[in-house]
Amino acid sequence: MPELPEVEVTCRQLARWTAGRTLDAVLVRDTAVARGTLSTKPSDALPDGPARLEALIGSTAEAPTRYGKRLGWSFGDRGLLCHLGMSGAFVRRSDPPESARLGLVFSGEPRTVWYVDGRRFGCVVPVASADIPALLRANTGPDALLEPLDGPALKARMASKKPVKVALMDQDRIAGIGNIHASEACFRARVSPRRPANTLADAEWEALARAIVDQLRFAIDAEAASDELVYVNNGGPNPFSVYKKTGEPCPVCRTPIADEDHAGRTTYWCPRCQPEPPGA
DNA sequence: TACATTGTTCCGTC
DNA sequence: CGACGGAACAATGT
Repeated sequence: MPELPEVEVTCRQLARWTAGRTLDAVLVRDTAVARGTLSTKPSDALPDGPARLEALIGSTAEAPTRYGKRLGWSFGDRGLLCHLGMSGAFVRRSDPPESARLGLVFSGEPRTVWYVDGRRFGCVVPVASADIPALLRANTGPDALLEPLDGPALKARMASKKPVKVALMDQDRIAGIGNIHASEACFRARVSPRRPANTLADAEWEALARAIVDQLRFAIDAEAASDELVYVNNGGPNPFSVYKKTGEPCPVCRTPIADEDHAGRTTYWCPRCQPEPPGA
């Protein structure tokens, strides 16, 4: 699923593919791709969405920017906010791929970048370019990589009785971490994802602060290596330590990985490397 | 068929 | 009132 690393790699690819090129045409294949806000609901489609997208034609693409899981992309004085939802991606193709929602046709070759999104939770939001920096940051915590927190700051941000893994996914507390990297960061820090956040020791917050940055950088490096972004569920090998590894041996101690539902999401962890504190 | 997936929203409880 | 858990919801491939 697209979390911070996947959005970061998407930004870099779009910059490499399109920065400095002129937008010649816009192919709206799903009229609900443009929404009034970063909404998961196609029913929030802008009635004049296609016209708002066509207004970008003739302008030059800039390199996109990212904050948390959000992407901002300027074309002159207008631009787009974008959230990839759970299945959104940008690909370069001459012909429209399956689930293509939007095609951006540039001058020169290759001409077309497609936004594809099978689930349609993702969208683009037409905005003024000048508003993009503020909109990217609206109603979210600090970006997990651009504004990394040290142990005490993370502890303060995460003050909650919620399981620490659930709090890590709360975009209001820290922006960019989703289900996959929350489990993986807890594993790296050797902290049980089940622990109420307000029971972690200061040393554990330090470890978790480092683990978050390490995990996100690891994922970016791994995914930036491939020319086209491939998510974990798309048939390739699973590159993670615990995510979707239920019953498989822990890469450190060979104990079978456990899973459990937390706030409607599946959490994965190693019961031996990430033990519960005595008496918990 | 039922489920998994992200992020928002709402509702009941304490 | 605020924190929190749970559930619903958007859509669709498996």
